[in-house]
Parts: sequence; structure tokens; C-alpha cells
Amino acid sequence: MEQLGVEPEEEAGRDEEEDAAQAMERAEAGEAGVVPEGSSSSRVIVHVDLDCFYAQVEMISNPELKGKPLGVQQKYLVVTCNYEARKLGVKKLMNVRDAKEKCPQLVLVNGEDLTRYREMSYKVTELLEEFSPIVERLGFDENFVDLTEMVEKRLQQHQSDELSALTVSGHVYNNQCINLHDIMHIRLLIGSQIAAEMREAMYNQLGLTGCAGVASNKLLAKLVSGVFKPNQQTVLLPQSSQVLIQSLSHVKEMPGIGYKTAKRLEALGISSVHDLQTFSPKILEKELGISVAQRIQKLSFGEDTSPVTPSGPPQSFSEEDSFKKCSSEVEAKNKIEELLASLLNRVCQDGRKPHTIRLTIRRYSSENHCSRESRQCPIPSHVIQKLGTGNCDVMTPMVDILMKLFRNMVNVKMPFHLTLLSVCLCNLKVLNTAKKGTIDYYLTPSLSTTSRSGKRSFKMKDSHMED
DNA sequence: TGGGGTTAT
DNA sequence: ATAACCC
Repeated sequence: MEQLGVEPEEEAGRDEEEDAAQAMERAEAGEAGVVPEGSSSSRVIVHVDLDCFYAQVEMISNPELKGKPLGVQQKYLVVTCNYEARKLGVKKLMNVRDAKEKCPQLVLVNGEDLTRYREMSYKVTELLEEFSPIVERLGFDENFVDLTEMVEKRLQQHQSDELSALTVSGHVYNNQCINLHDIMHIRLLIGSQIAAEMREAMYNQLGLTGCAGVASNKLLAKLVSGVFKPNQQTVLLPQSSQVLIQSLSHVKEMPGIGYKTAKRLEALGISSVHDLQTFSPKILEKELGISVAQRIQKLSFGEDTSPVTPSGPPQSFSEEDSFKKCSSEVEAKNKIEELLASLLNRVCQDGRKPHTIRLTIRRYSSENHCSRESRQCPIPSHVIQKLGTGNCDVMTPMVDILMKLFRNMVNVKMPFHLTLLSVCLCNLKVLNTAKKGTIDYYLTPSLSTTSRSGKRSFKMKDSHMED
């Protein structure tokens, strides 16, 4: 698919190119089996990005949906859709009305309950963790994996004559020529092969397709993963990194530069990546603070030293519901009970215990559409201990706490208009590691008395009716 | 704009 | 507790 050349291709910004002497030094370091620690440019990172994830999960749940234009609906939005639908003009986050207008044959499924998506998402992360334990989740459908060590191991197993037969898997960004004398090219090619194995495993074991991008840092891996879309992969060789970042038409497209920062940059006259690269660092620091300024200016050069941080189990569990209007306390209480019931089931299955509970609201307002308010408090220890122990009613004390938080935020004696309620359980701590024979063991009811009853469903109401 | 998540201040 | 970021 790609030709193996000896000549690196010409490109913009070649002033920064690594010269042959430097490449040889690094090649020698590689042959000596030295992992050049901390040298960010020698890492091998893959970004894995599932194709229209929710729609894929829905098509697995109901195979009759395959081949039809499918949209996943939350409230009045089509949050994602499959490629059949995209071909017919449906876009992500499109209004249901607009989508139906564009595409009357569009099949819609409700995707407000994230349970199956979340479960599949963690199956993907766990599969990737089998390749390397350094896996960082980004949302439900993206993962970064640090392949540096794995690549190093494979490199050591290669004989030097095998190296000349090394080939890339998938696309090479910018059609750049591969130079087998450049150790970083070798490492990235091996990275591309591992990425292909990951995508194969995802398809064979979970039935999911996705894209992958392989590069020397997270920023570049993420940017390059989207170059060939759907179900393809791309590797970025260092000499083309400037081409990649210059391909962005606006700074807002740079991961790490969000809505707010983009607005502030615009006020400074910065709109392109080149604008940001050449802007005075001192002035930028004054405007955005030293931390943001230095970080995003490095990003504009394609530099990103942030590590792939293993996500591990989630830091929090939350459930939210949005609506047109909630204006009474009873109404709010009912919705809060529903959210909490789902959360208790989730936290029960997780096994860890939350020590903090938070209630978040969004008030109706014509202007400030994004603003939320929250109140949180510790969960009393006697309530924590009842969590996951089954028949005790843990709903009542927690709903009481949540309603206190609610009244702390909302003056219920005055008219109010809410458009969102959210409950979050966080500050998760691992189970009592109480061992037999210790004081803790006999003071832990779930261990010394009843047997561990696996999963139990929490009912929202009429808990006194159970059994 | 949905229904989630994370980290920094 | 909020604000920023990510999907």
C-alpha cells in the first residue's frame, strides 16, 4: 500500500526537521534497548475512536436496524447516527425535526438510557487494557493507549534483517515516505501494527468498528485518527506533524481549546493555528494565565507532553434528566428519586462506596443557557454501610439529604423553573479490606453476618412492600 | 443541545 | 462550588 522510501519528503516547516545525525543517535539508543524515558517525542501513542458508537450498539442490539438510516435520539436531538443516515444529510446533534425533514426514512431509537452504551464502552477499554494497562478513556467512545513499552518489546524481538521487511498497517498521513533508518519510523510502524490488532480484536470479540491514529503524543494521535473515516487507521510520522496541525482551519478545532478559550483568542485576533504559534507568549500569558497560555501555545506546534493517564474505575456516577419545566417540590422529589434509584443500582454493582452526594440543577433563563448550580455533602457513615447490603432502605435517608440540598439551592416558597436535575455519587472508596480475625471484620455487618448477595434492585417507591 | 465524564482553581 | 475541558 505504501512505498518504502529512503528520502523523507519535503514539507512546510522543514526547518524543524530532525537531521540524519540525530536520527542515527536515536537509532543507536533504540538498538541498545534503551527506553528513552521522558523524551516525549519518542513515545508511541494510539488513539482509538469508535465509529458512531451509540448507533453501533443499537445495531448490535437489534440487527434489523443494520442497513437502514439510524439515529439515536435524546429528547428532541439526534445525538448520533450511522453512516447510512449521514449519507442522507443527517448530522450529529441535529434537531429531530430537521433530521426527519432531511431524511423522512430515518429510523430513530431512544438513547436516553446510557446503560448499554456504558457497559459496551467499558468492554472496549478492558479489551485495550489487555494490550497495555496504560489506557485513558475520553468519553464513552474514545481511548488513548501508550504503546511505548509494547513497541520496545517487539523491537527487541526483531532480527535486524527482519526490520527491512517491516510494513505499515493502514494509511500513512500525508503519504509520507517511510525511512527504515529512522528509528521513530520503525517504532510508529510497529505501533500501527498493534493498532490494527486492537481494531481486529474489537471487531472479533465485540463486533465494533472504529478508527485509530498512531503518533508520538496524544494530541497528534487524536488529530490523525480522524483523517480516514470510518473504520480505518492512520499513522503520523514526525516530519508531517506540521502539515497535520496546519490542516486545522481554526484554533477551536485543536483538542484542549474549548469554546471559552476560542472566544478569548478571537478577541485577541487569533483564529488560525499559525496566529497562535506566532502570537507573543508574554501577552498570551497575561490574557489567559501562564498555565493555559503555555499549554495551548505548545499545542499549536503539535507539542503535547501530557501522559496517558490510566482511567481505572470511574471517579463518579451520575444520572441526569432534562425537561421543559419543573416548578414544584413534589415534582422535583419524584425525579430525584428516579435518578437516585438508578444510581444505587450502579454503585451497588461497582462494589465501591460513595462518600459524597451532589445535587445539580439548571434554572430556566433566556440568557445564561449553560449555567448549573450544585450543592454537595458527605454521606453519613451509617448510610454508607447500608449501601449494597440489600434489604435496608437506603433510599429514604438519601432522598431526605437530596431534598435538603435542593431547598438549600431553591427557595421553594418562591416560584421557580428548573430545566435539569442531576444526582452524582462520588468520592468513591474501596470496600472495607477487613480481614478475618481483625476488629474491622467483626464490625462489618456485610462480612461477619449475612452472605454477600450479589445484585439487588432498588425500587423507587413502596420499599415497605418488598418481601 | 443530551447525558454523561474529567481536572484545575 | 464553579469553571473549564472532553465526548
